[in-house]
Amino acid sequence: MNHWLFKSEPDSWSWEKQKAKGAAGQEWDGVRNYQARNFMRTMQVGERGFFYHSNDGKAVVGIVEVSAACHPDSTSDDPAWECVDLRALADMPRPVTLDAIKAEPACRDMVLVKNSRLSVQPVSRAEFEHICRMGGLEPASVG
DNA sequence: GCCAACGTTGGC
DNA sequence: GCCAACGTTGGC
Repeated sequence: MNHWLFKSEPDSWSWEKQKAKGAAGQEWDGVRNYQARNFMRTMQVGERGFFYHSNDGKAVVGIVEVSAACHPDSTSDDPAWECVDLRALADMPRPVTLDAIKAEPACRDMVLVKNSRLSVQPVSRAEFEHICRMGGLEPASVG
């Protein structure tokens, strides 16, 4: 079971919108980066990840679950672009800000910190659990 | 709004 | 296959 982080600008696709989709989930479309796509290709249904607000927000705001495996991105004519579907699973009781993550030695090596531009990225189990706790979630309840 | 970091494109 | 030019992302 791998863990992930999905970035979105709240102006274009917010956590509120994601939650509004409910159990039906939503295609994580629009990714036009090979590294990010390659990570999505390896994802399995049921894997969990963070929903991160970039730019305006800069915080992990919720937990999502992969609800459909990688498939062609319906918003692209180019078959090279694929994506998974995600559904909202839980709110972060307290959003975990980028500042807080950067200040945390256990999160020093996160891709979020080291390569701020990658929009879909892996998160280690230890990092996942750590950030859950920082946000007021028991990892076992969402991991 | 600026700009550093990074990815992609295209000429050679 | 190299690399300069360009476009985009996202933190600040």
